Formats: sequence, structure tokens, C-alpha cells
Amino acid sequence: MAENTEEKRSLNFIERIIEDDLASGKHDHIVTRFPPEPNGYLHIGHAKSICLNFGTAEKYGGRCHLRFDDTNPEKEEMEYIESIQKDVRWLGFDWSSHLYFASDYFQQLYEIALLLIRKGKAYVDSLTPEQIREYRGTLTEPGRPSPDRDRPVEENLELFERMKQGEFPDGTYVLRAKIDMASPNLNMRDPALYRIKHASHPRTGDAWCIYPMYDYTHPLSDAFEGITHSLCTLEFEDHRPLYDWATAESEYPHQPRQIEFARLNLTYTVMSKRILLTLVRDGYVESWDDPRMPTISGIRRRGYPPEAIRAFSERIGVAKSNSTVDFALLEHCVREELNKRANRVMAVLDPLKVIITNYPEDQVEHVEAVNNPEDPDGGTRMIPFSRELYIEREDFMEDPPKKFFRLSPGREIRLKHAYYITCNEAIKDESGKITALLCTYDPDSRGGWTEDGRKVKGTSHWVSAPHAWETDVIIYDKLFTQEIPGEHTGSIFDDLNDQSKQVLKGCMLEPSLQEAEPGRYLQFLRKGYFFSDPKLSGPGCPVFIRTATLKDPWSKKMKQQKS
RNA sequence: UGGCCGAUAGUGUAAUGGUAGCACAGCAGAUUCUGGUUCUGUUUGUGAGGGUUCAAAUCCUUCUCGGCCAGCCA
Repeated sequence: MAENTEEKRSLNFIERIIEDDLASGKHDHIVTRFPPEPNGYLHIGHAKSICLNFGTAEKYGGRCHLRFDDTNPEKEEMEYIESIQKDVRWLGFDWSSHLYFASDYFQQLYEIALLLIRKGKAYVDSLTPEQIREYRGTLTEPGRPSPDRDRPVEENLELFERMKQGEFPDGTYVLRAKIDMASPNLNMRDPALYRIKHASHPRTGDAWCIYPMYDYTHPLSDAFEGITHSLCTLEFEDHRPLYDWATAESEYPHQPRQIEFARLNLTYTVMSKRILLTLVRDGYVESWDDPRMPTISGIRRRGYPPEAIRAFSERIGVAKSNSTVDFALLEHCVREELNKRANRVMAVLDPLKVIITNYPEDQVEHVEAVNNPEDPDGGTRMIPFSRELYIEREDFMEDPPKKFFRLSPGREIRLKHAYYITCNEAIKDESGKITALLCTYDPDSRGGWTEDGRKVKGTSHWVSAPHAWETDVIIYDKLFTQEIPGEHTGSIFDDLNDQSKQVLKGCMLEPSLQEAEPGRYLQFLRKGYFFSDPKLSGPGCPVFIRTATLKDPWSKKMKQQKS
């Protein structure tokens, strides 16, 4: 059909495997899964995995399951189960009816454990955790068999039953796979399959006091669900032989295949759950969904659109080498999306009063403003203009450097959508601080242009003073000052950016903004992309936070010259 | 000096024996009622040595560097 017109995009190594499997007839459809443990909030690294799993399934007309790996009741909570579902949906993915929980398989898993025992492939061990570690050997020395390794099947069965019945306290017994204590891969040295935990599970309550381990549960869950390609991160590479052992020994007809890829690392951020928890717990940020956090809930509040995250995920690709993606690429994807859809509005964040001396005292007129030049259907709105206005303080310089083409004494600029104005005088207070600018306007320049076609290089945004809505605006910046936090200082907490949150008081916004509903993506003209934070906004009083700056070569150049 | 995996511009990722490409970042310019967007141009790369071949990022080999593994976590 449209084959010729479509550019042939190169495949990543996972797609290559899938296409081979489809071509060879090994599979006629594919099934993937996203398997979070509900023990915390999802972050941008999980977003990569979500996009990869759901996106790949979508691409090949298959399906992707959302499965919670809830095998450790001590760490897991209902709250996380809900937030994770919300995050996946927000990213734009749909598991339809395929929502699963490893805990739903507890009975099935238990029965397979019985099978393994009967086959002589598993045994109940009474060694303590410390002893098991000793017996395991080291990276360079083989392990030794546990004294319980050759316990008779009947005895194993009986003990396992009693474990299940709750006869033993935590840690007294464990069910172990009987594989190879001399394997160079430590995961194969008789790994634990079941442990005793007298803990209440968020979903199964007190029905069980033995819980299966990840290495046992995960491959079998994949098998039960007919997962064809089980995508996980690199650190599970060493577990693959065990994954294959479990699916084979279970004698379950479907054999899934585990494929590992490199997890996402991003400059200027940390992805470790432990550190993120510390940031929240010790008050470095305000919450899990603090807009500075790399959590999905954080970036959602920050005003990053889900489409941008998906585009980002697409662009970073997927491979097997450890890598760290430039944060600038994420911001690029955010700007690219927001440029298309964010309406342009005017907000003066650091106001400087401008008085148009030749404009009638009580006159107010309304000028028409295009909402989004990138969107032909974006429409226009009317903005009040009057004798007294605010412009950005940084848009005026008394003694401007070269290439400064904003306002200064005797110079003319354009007020966006309105008129040309010329500055005549800067009013100062006793301390020498400029308090107001006296300007004149050209009545023939209404709308921001003139018949004579004279060039006006500078354009400023502005707000009519009597109509302005005065409010605070929150400016967020990177949480860390270093590309790799802690790389040089040894502690990521020494590299925190103490300027990561600033509340700007007394900002002057165009009046229509007071009506902005929560969750609006906006561009404050020349200042950046802003978002009405759904968490902080109330009816009639949206709270705007900065999502990202605009690219700004001028201020970058000024900063470079300073330093 | 155990095992497994990896190494391509600054960053990320293609090229699977036949012209090393794309994106971001950087730089320079054009356009612009946002110093935004858009457009054009451009700097920079196959970790090292050896081998096979007419031809190697790609195959073989040695080395170097990096990551992961000794939870009854996932």
C-alpha cells in the first residue's frame, strides 16, 4: 500500500528479535508486559519501560499487560497500585482488560512448587540466612551443598505444607531450587523460591504466610499470561538462566523469552528509589509529586505533556549499553510539543511601570492578540491597553551594551500586538532605582506595525497596569547543579541546587489568566512555558509554575560574558 | 586474578562485509510583531594492537576500559 512512501526506519534490537520471531512463525502475535512492584512512585525511567513495552506491542498489533509484581507484602501498598495505574494511563497507554497481579497466581505458583519438590528440583532448607550466605560461596569460589539438600521428597512436602500452615516463624525455613551450588552464576546456586513472611498482603490479606520470590514468580507469571517477549533491565541478565530454568521445570507449555535493555539515566537527575525517598522524607522537596521530582507525577505537575515523554522515549532509543541521556533532549521534546499546543499569553514577571505620556488619561482600548501562531485554528483574544502599563524590568537598560535591542532612552520598541513606544525618560527614586519609564507612543502603529514599514527590532510583552492581575508565579529549575549528581562531591546532597524553586512575588499577568483552568499548558510570551498546577490552583486563582524556559541565546550570551 | 554484558562525534542512537548517518547539544547565518518557531550551513566519531578479506564499525584474536552479580528485595 503506502509502503513506498513510508521511510524505512531502522529497528532496535528488540524489534529485530520480534520481527524474526514473527517471520519464522515462532509467534503469530506478541504479548509484552509492564511489571512494576507497587512499592513506590514511578519515575521517568519507568516511563521508558512503559513506552517500550506498550509501544512495541502496539507497533506489532499485540497487547501489553499491566502486572503488579506484588510478592513482598512488607514493602507494597495499595496507594502505589493506584498511582501506578494513574501514571500509565496518563502516559496514554491502555491495558484494557489485561490488569494482573502476581498475587493472583499464588495458588498456581504453590502447586508448581509442589511439582518441583516431587521432581526433586526443590527442597526445604533450615539454614539461617547467614548460613545460606556462607554456603553460597563467593564470586570466585564455589558454594557448598546445604545439609538439607538431599532431604527426602516426602519430608520436603510435609515441611513445605507446615510452612504454608504457619507453623514456623519467619526465617526458619525456606524453599530452595536444587540447581547447582558450583555454578559460576550465583543466581543458580540453589536460589530461594519461597520464604516465610507472617505479613498481611495488600490484596490477599492473611491468606498466605509464605510468599514466592521474584525469580520464581516472574517467569511463571509471564508464562501464565502468554507473554512472548519479557523486557527487563540489564541487571536481570544474570537471572535469565534461572528464568529459563523456572519456565522449563514448571512444564508450563508456554515459554516466554526474557530480553534485557539498558535502563534510563538522565543528566542532572537521580533515578534511585532510595534517594528519591530521602529527598521527600528529609524535605529537600515537598512531596513525591513535587514538580522538581523525576517521578511521573512530578513531571505531570511540572507541565510536561505525556506526548513529550513518549517522543522522548522514542528518540532515546533502546540498546544494551549503559548510557546517560542529556537532560536537554527531554527539554527539547517538551518544548517541541508545547510549541505546537500552548497558547501565548502575556505575563510580566518583574514589572517596571511605563507611562505613555501622550496617551489619553482615561482611555482604554482593546487590541487583538493571536493565541498561537503555530495553530491556525487557535483564534484570537482581546487585551486591554491603557496609559499605564508594565513591561519586564530587564527589557529596559539605561546604558545598553551592543546588540541590545530592547528599550533604552531615545529608542523605539514594539509592544506586542499594540503600539510602538519610544522611551524619553527614566524616573528614579532616591536610591537611584528606576521606578518608571516615561514614553510616547505612535498612534499610527496600532496593531504593532506602521505604513512606513520602519524597522523596529525589539518587541516586548506588556500588561495594562489597571487591568493586571497581580499574583505569585513559581519558577522551578533543575534540582541538581551537576550533570552527574555526587560525581565529584561524593554526595548527591552536596550538589542540590538551592535555587531550584523560587516564588516570584507581584507578577503582573494579563487579566484573562485569572480564569485559566487547572492543567493548562501556556507560553508566557518570551518567558517560557508555564502550567497552571492542578494541585495548587483553586477556582479563580490558578497558580502558575514554570515548566521550561524558552531557548534564549541572548540571556545565555549575557551570562557567558559575565563569567 | 569467577561469570555475564557492553564500548560508534560532547550526549543518545543507526549502519549487520561495500560512501559512517540521524537527533540533541555547540557554532555561523537567514527569516520573524516572541532574541521563540522555522530554514540553511557547519565543527566533532568507530577504545587499542594484531589477523582474515579486493573491502572491516561489522568477522577472528589479544588487550584496555566500563557495568552487573555473593537479599529469605524486585
